[in-house]
Amino acid sequence: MLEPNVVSYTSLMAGYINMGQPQIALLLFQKMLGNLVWPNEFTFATVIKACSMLADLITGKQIHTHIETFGFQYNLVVCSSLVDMYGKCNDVDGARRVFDLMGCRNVVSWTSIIVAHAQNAQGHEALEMFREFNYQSRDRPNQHMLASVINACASLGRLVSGKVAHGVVVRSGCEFNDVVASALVDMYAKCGSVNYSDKVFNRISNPSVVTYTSMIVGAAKYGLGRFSLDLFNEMISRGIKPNDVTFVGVLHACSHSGLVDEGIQHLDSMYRKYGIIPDAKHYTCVVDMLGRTGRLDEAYKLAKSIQVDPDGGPLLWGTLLSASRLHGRVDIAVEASNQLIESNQQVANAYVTLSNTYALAGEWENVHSLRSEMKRTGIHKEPGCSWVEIRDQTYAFYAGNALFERGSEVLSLLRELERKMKERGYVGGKTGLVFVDVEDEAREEIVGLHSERLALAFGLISIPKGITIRIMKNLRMCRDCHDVFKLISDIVERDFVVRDVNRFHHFRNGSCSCGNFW
DNA sequence: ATAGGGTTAG
Repeated sequence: MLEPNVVSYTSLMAGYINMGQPQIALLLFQKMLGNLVWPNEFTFATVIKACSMLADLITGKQIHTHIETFGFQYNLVVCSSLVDMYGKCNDVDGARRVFDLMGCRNVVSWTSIIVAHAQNAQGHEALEMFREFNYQSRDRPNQHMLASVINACASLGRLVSGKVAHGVVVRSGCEFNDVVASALVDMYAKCGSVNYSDKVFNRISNPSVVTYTSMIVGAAKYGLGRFSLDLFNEMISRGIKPNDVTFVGVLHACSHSGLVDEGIQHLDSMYRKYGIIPDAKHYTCVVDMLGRTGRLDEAYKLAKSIQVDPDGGPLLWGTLLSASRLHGRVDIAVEASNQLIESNQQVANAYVTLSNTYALAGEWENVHSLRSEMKRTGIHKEPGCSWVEIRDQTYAFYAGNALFERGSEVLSLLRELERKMKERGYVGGKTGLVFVDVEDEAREEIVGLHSERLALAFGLISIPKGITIRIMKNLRMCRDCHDVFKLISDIVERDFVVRDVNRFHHFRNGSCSCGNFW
């Protein structure tokens, strides 16, 4: 074209973006301005998307300035793209500033701000924005928004909110959407209910590689390594190509179920069979796999040989460090913590874990000198904690602290569990957190027992099935809601669902007002 | 010619 106009330039830029080359789109934008062709709202939405793909905040801000000089700062699509760009560049405040100034918002702009919060470790704010959307907007949430909301629930470990979102998914008719299903599978696994993950997964007739990967990772977290590997084989036999994340899941599964030889075989087959070149994250899984079973020298040798970027290094050395602690290998623990301290990342973790390794080896002088050095230099580690969510209450647990409500009951329960697990072949402590010589069935029983008994201790599963039915008969639901209720009941257990439906459904004058789920 | 969603190792 002798004189390409704004449409030709923008089309070409969009083409490069679709082909995954946002950098070239930005060069074209420069060239366009040089040729005195003036951009419009289509152009700006396109170049801002290029910036979000590159997570290039500096260029993004420059173009934001252009947008204001050209007067497009009130355009809905341009603003939505800006909100997304700031979010992808980890500038949540920037995203929020643009969003708050928007005069008009739609589902896309709300989704963008929810994602901006959810992907930057602000799950509570993400859920708050979803609540605000339902309150302010006349629009219904769609599959994009719900997938993001479920993602926020997953990152917070909020099972009840996740189930409510699941209810909205069913009502909105997007429960068989592949992205939504993947988010649900992941959410249930992260919220402690992998059996629900499985139920959701089994309802999807053509799961994608991501859906399979979510389920593989979910099963792996629960020590169901054999199940993860079966899923992987099933996926391959259905002709679905695995990706790099799938192999992280498979290696993770092998690592956490003590399947070292199979793990190594999978690593070898990655490139040979599927053309995926293993990178630092895969080798880190293998370091973990070797380290967990006590093959520390091999793990160390492998760790030293891996080329890592600044993000991967801390994860790699942190992995080796915790394996060293597990097996009391002071020599390697020192090396690994030095690597962490030098990279100036996870320094507090390095100090504490090294100190614990010394303690395990009985080298108390080293323990004390490390601890006093931490005090002197002001290095403080935030203690980790676990929590369960029951109705509207969150109960948090810290190591060594049984001073919470009904703490002594939970402690004696855990002691009994530990005894039973040992009876069945669980080996704790120095030999690593791997189930040894336990049949899959027995393992499932142990895991099942664990969550169920813990829940019982807090009265979580206190509603007998019979009462559930009585409650159902007393409810008056419209046909639509009743159908939805039955659908959800198929997926998750009844006694949980009744409570959720009750809580978020308002029944007035004996009729069902189903407009407000949240 | 334009904006939004899911899986990732310690």
